[in-house]
Amino acid sequence: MSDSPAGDPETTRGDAAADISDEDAASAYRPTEIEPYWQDYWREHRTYEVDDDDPRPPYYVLCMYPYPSGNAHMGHVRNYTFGDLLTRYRTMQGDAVLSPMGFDSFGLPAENAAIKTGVHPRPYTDERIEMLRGSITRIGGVYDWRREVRSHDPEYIRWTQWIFLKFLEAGLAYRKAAPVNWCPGCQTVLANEQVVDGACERSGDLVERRDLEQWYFRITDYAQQLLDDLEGLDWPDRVVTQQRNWIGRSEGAQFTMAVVDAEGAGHPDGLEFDVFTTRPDTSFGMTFCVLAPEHPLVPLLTADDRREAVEAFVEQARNTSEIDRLSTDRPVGTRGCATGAFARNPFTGQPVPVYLADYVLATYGTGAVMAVPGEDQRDWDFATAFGIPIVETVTRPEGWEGEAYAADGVHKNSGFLDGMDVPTAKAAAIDWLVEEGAGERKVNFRLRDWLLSRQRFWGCPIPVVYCDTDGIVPVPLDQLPVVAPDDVEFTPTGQSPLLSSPEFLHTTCPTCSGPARRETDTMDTFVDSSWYFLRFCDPWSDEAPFRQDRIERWMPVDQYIGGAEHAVLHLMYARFFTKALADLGVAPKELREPFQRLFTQGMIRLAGTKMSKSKGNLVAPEEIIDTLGADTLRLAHLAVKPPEEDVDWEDVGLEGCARFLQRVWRISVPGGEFDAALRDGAETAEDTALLRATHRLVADVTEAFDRWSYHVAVAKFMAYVNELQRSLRSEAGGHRATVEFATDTLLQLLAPACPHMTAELWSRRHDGGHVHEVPWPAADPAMLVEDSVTMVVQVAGKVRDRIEVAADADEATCVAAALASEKVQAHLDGEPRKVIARPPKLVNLVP
RNA sequence: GUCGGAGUGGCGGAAUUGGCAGACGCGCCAGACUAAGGAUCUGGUGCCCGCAAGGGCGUGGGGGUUCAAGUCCCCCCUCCGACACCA
Repeated sequence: MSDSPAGDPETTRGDAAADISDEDAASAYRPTEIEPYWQDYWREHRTYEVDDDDPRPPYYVLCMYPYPSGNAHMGHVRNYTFGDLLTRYRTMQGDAVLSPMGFDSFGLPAENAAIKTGVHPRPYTDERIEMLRGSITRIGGVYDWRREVRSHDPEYIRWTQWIFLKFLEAGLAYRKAAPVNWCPGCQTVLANEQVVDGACERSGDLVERRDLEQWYFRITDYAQQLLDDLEGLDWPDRVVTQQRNWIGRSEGAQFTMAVVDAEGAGHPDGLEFDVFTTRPDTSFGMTFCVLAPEHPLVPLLTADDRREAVEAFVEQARNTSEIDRLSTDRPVGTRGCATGAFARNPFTGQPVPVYLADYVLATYGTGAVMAVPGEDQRDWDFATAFGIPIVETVTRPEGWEGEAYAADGVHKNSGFLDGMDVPTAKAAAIDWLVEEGAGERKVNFRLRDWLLSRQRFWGCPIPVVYCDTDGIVPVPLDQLPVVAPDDVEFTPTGQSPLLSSPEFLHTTCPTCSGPARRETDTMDTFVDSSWYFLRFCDPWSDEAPFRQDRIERWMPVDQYIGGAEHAVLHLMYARFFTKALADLGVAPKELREPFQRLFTQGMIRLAGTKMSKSKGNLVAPEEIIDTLGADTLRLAHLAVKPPEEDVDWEDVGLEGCARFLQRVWRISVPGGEFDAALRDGAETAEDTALLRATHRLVADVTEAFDRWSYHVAVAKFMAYVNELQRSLRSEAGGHRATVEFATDTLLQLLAPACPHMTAELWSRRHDGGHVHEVPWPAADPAMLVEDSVTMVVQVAGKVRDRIEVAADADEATCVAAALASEKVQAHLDGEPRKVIARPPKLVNLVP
């Protein structure tokens, strides 16, 4: 290893190394000198590139590809440390590990920068990709860079557009006019998933409602599958629950209500509307019903003497912001309005008044509900405010003092349902509706179709044209990709900047060759990230987005790693894409889920708040890498906390980890402080103990890595090194073969976590060998069994003594040893009344 | 409000099945080396009483099961997260 830079005394020293200047220069640990060497080595030797015909078992590790924001921040470091550890660990275990990296390179930050500076987003983005790639490399992350994917690459755009056209052809992409969420800050529409508490998930601006025609993906076709297939996933409960809530399945009945007058006579125009309910069993208690203010029937059924009030109310609802409409604090009396119309309850045949209320959502169910104040608290409040009668249909338990009663009970005042419990009555009510032809069993989902168009420039163009003759015409596949031009006006106008490029806008219709206009909206960037993990399997494919056999080889992703903030965004969309692509025959039919195991790591906080560029409270990873080195930084991230938990930067113990690595270095570097004292010959008991401890470490670390208890693994390492050091210093220790085995094993186990220093040390110890190419060690089970153990002796459950006994000691021996103890006898007044023995670990004597 | 998750020294946390609570690290204290120490090394460090030996208490609070509870059961408190007019 003559070309290792750490052996070169001419190289400038890092700050951290300055203090060990009294030691031999060649034997000092100088992370800043060895790390770049090994990073170059892994790249040049293609150590972590993996081919599709690799005979080893495939294993796909993936960290969510990052938005290229420039140099890596601590969140990236944490994320990629876990991913990189897994890549190296599984490789040492003999797998062909696919570990690709790419960049989610479309999006608003680059476009906002363009608005500010006038620089086109493309060079801005490319520059930041290079910065981030450099950072990731300096962390020590290793990837198969041949497979790199960038959302804004024309080749990638081509296939994103190709998939969109497939979806369009299959009816999974469609255009419709609907009320949509508009973010005034981002100057674009948003998907439902991107609105949190009435505000834009990105910018925090309150969203406005606009009626616009937009592009949608029919994700609701997959609602049931998206719900059902959550079962088989090895994902955090939190994320699964969030998806389940978001999909929001509810079972019930839908039935038709005829509009009538107060006497029950039908409406001259035969008006009727449907209502959805999860409690059809309570229908006999319906004393009114409620339409959403946006319900199309409102102007038609409103009585003349109520028209003015209704119009005013509808106007008020329109002008109330989403956030206010969702607020539960507003008095119920101001939230509704009588229409003067009536509708017939099919169960009783009686007319009930029709109201409007702003809490009934036009977008859920049928936009109309039946109201049963006796069994629904909201309806109770509304009825009380508007003086509407309340009928109880479920018998309350003894001593019940609440208002609306939502739990199980025996039905009353409910005609043919009387005497039934709630589940029975539900089924009976639905059966009756079906028999009468008045309604049906119905399942509703909260999930809405995915609004994908964005009025922005820096995204994937939607590949369709509008022709006066032929309408919406897809761009032919051989004309893809449709790439955004350079001559655009970025200043936000509320319309896509692409409109400002006449060259882009005006085109000819692929069908009739007449003049046509291009779609100027781009796709949500979540479209790009919904299939990138598939492209990684076959980034070279040029006849399809990917070839099926490559997908079959690598997919699904064995371990996906990223932030939990994508629970209902990326992680839902990617599942939808995978299922849709499989059903369209683009991906293998059997591929139902993209990510088998998901790990969501915690956030990094500083002084209690999230670290972010906008808060200006970043701790730059680069500064730490430039002083203490990447291995120390990685180890500190692993050690600080369980990986899934949020981390306060203050708790990250860099010093302890730096000290630990220095210690490992001194123990294992050839010519280090203990070398001279090593002896050959027979093993002592001390040596055997070290050998046992080493096997124990192999078992413990392997298990900790497998359960992602990295902080525990680091603790085991530290405890072991303390033990090793103690053994080396002791008179009886220092047997050469044992120590060499111990040290080599330590370096192997540490290699996934601290790749640079272990590579350097291994290379020096083994004549240029490579620790990451050595198979992962296995513990000898025989060495894990101790021949003597410390037995705990309790008196009345309190520990009174500890006695060494043989590991195979029987009950009689253990009890005899326990009774022989003076300390035990001092607490024992005569013979014990009861003896519980768990040989050889414990004896409990009860006086 | 509903549903999850959690609560262990000064701090982060460990304890896989009910069986030695506090591994390991940080911090702190003492010592060694030293011209010096914000380097390195060694030892100590849950709380209370005690010179010590030793003893008592101790995993958010209260009750219970058990020879034995951080771990299991019931009630309560606090914190975090998700959902929150979805009919």
